Amino acid sequence: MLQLRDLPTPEILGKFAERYPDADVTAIASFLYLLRVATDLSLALDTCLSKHDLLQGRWWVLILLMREESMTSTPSILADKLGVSRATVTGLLDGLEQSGLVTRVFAKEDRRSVNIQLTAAGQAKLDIVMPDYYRRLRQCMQSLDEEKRVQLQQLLGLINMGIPALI
Amino acid sequence: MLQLRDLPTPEILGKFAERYPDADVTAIASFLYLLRVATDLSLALDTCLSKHDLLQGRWWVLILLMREESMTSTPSILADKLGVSRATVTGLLDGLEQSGLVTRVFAKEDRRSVNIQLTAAGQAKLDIVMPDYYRRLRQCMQSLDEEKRVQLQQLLGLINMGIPALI
DNA sequence: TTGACATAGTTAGCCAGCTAACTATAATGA
DNA sequence: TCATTATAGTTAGCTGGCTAACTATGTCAA
Repeated sequence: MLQLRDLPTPEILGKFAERYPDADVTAIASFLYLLRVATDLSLALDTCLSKHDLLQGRWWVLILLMREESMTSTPSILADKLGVSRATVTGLLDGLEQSGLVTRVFAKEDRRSVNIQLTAAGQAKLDIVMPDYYRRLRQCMQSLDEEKRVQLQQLLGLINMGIPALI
Repeated sequence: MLQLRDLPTPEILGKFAERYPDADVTAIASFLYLLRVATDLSLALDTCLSKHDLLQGRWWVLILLMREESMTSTPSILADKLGVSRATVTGLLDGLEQSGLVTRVFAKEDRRSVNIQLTAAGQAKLDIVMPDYYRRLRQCMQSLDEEKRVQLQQLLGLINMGIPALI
């Protein structure tokens, strides 16, 4: 994400805008602040999860499994939903299986495939982690009322639509 | 950042809220969407920079040097401003020096220290990259007028203040 | 003034992503 | 039907972060 701690001051932005006339200083400031806050949120989430011996990747796997009626999925589907490579999922599952939170069950219908199942221990882990996470997140966001949350989502939607222009 | 592509639907959030009463569904949705959009922005930035053979870390080093009147800084100061370890800065500088974009100049006043200087080639690189970056960013953010940008910054400020509660 | 501590930078080795290449199995169409 | 192609999962090796340990130099107080 955005590691940069030292965001540009208005003076610095002005100096750069002088040399580079295309600079849109309020666009730059908003963009950088968005990345900054999101990065800090993600780091805070890491800290929260680390108290439960979890990292984001593995935690999301558990959540994706819990979303399923059958508590089951496959590595490829998980990779798609997680937005990581299948190779990465193999590693995540190795760790989770070692901790006893999921099991690999070889599929009968397609012998190439493996079903990944959330174990009772995995569910128990989520039953401890999720209330803690939800409680903290509620507190974190409590200064935004419903109206502000809707506003935020709308603004993010506008930015999201602009992303193709950045690529 | 947030790799997860498959954000929870309202139904899924509802299901989880049933099992975990602490869940605040609009808080969760706003939080995840913020991370999602920021991650996509960061990836788009990577793509933009990669067209100029740059990665975020090295690019920020060049910018931090250009911010200085003297076009010069030190590895420790860069590490602080970048928000990475000094060890990481060593690696970034190795790459930049190899490409001829910065030079290491051993300091006379403190023989432990090294001055990192932006070279003419480094400045020339920025003079190509920055206009492209600024042009794209302006386009990306063009659907937000000044009022919306101020609104966004205020909302982000509120969330930012809540982050300690998440840790 | 010199011994203890602090600071600057680098090196070594770890970790979680990645891509590319591989094995095994399934699906397809000539 | 069987050669080709596609798919599922894993492995190997790369990358850019990290921490911890190291060298060299500077600072400070007894």
